[in-house]
Amino acid sequence: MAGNKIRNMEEFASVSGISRPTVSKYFNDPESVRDTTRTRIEAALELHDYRPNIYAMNQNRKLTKNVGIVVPLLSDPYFAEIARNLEQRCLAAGYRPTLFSSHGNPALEVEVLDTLRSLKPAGVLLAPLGRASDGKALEKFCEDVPTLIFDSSVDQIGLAFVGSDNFQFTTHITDYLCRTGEPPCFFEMKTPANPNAHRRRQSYLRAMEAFGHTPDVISVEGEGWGFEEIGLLGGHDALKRGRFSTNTILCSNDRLAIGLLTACYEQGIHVGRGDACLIRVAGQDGHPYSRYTCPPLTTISHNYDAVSQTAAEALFAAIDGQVAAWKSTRLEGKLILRDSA
Amino acid sequence: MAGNKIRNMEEFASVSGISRPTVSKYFNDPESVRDTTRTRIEAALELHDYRPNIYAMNQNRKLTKNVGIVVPLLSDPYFAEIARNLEQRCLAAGYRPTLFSSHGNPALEVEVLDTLRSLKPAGVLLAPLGRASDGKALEKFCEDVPTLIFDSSVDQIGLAFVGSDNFQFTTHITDYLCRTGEPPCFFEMKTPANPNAHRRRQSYLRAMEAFGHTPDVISVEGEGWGFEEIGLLGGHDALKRGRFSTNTILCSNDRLAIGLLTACYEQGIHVGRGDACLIRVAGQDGHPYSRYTCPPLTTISHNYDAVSQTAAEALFAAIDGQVAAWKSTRLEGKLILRDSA
DNA sequence: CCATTTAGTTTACGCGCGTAAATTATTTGT
DNA sequence: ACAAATAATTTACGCGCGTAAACTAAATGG
Repeated sequence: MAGNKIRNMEEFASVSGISRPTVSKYFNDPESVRDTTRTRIEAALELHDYRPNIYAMNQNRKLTKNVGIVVPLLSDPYFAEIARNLEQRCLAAGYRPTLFSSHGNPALEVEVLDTLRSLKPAGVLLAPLGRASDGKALEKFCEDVPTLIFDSSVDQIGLAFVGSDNFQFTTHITDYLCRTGEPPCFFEMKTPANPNAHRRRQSYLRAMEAFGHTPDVISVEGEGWGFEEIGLLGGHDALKRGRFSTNTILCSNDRLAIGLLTACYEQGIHVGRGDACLIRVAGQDGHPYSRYTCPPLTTISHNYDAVSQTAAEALFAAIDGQVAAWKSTRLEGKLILRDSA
Repeated sequence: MAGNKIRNMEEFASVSGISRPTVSKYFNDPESVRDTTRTRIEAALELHDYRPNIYAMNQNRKLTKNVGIVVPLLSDPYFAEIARNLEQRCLAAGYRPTLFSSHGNPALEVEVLDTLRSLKPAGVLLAPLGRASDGKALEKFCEDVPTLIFDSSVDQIGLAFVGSDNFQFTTHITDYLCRTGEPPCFFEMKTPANPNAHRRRQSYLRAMEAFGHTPDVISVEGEGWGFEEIGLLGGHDALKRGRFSTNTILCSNDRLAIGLLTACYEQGIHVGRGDACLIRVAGQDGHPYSRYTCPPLTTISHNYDAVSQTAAEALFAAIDGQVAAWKSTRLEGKLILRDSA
């Protein structure tokens, strides 16, 4: 940490009394050198505050220590949270994570992948936009770069897929709603950006049939990733037209539910389980803000920790050369009971 | 775009019929070569799909085209939004933005700056954690790297500061609240993470005096960046104890207000301007979710676009060598009237 | 203790590009 | 059309490190 300016690895090697190739080996993987050597290097590191030039480092390495993390929309707290989680795991495992957002834009997603390619990453954790994604581009990218797909799956590309079990999500919460009141209607976007939405609708239909109820799907208009706004406008419209056949509404995701709750509020419709309440509303995702809606939102939550841990570990294993057949891991969600349903 | 694999700039130069140094010049700044040359290079680019190796590129350049964007907490939609905005502006200006979050942790903030230093960025757009930041480390960083501070200012470090005018924010909304009902109490964190909070309290006190009212500040306990939770718990406590001396509450920021609204809901206290409402609640920031609270939150919003534009342009000007004395730009906020107050 | 394994050292080369200097070609202005 | 200005080319070097090969030193094991 003291001032002596070290200009390159050569100089640092000489002041630490170790040869440059060995020092290089140390920075590549500290565990790959003998204990005594490592100690000496780290002692010198304390004294001289040297960091290898990452550009020179990565230039000749076939594989860098970089890991790309790509999410569809960083301003969605759900993705922000999972990205944060993944970032920490990469750091803990000795990788250099870099965060990218597709900003809900398929063209930007392709650009991000292009940028990523030129970073020669050891691996990539990619949550695709979904239906809007350029499938060909994704597939080609996965061929070139070890990529683990998470959150929403697109064919059988990449090393593996890790996400939540949307069938279990919707079945479970539909079951809960049926047991505790009227069977739910299903509130969703007509043209959802995310493929998970389709699974959830399917699962709702299946569950309702299994429970002997008539399903009722309300699909509202709206493009893009402004889910709250779509839920708000669509909710207003559906409420005014009396399109909900029961007093219970299961939303395809929490952000739609947040918008719907606002619509209910603005129409003076009390939401919740109490006697004075006209309808019940539930969401899906366990969105960070779901605790703070009015009423607080009953939802089924992703297991953030487990998803990110499984995803990160699978990627790291693949980087370490452990070959494994493509597989899809879908983790169960946990029901979070609050006042809205 | 066609398949021909180009391995390096040498090869690309030969297929495009231009010398390598000139091609290098083109990639450094396309405008720096003659029109006819640029056309020929770009034609070859269409055919051969070559991208310079960024590691080799940045190794010898004194100044890269990298720009670092650092925010305290990416999972806060406010920062996510402004980061997104800045990112786009960097791309548009031909820079390569990289996003970093301090995750609300001063130690991580220092680590981020260290990482950033090794990226040799042309400039950095930094929103510091604030009071929790390691001031010395920030100052030292600003000496080494052209850094523009935004959102919350820390001394007179860096090239300049760009943010919102917190005095105007609080004065303006306090004025509005006084004119339209009872004067507001001020709801805040006792130990806020953000220095803006202090300015806002000061400004509230000053405004209340100016308007001839007695100020009433309610400072709630709570550490860290979980503002909604702090607002929720602190709100419950304050409501139960009857600590609000008027029926109007101005929150130090929107996230606290979101928590407070939930507390009000859970205690059956109707919020809003209507006759059946007991209290009014207002926030500050123009948080992306403030539209969707119940009731929708009256707030005073940052001018996201203007802040990010001013910040980005100031940084780019400095990178281009335009020297300017340190200055602080504080932009006015816009009152957004909704149902909560 | 010596043979064997393991780790470190020396030496040497190359990655892909930035960049500078000297030279040659092209564009300007009058 | 010709000189002056501008742009492109040629040539050459170096950045800081990865990495491979051949060698030497140190740890291990019986």
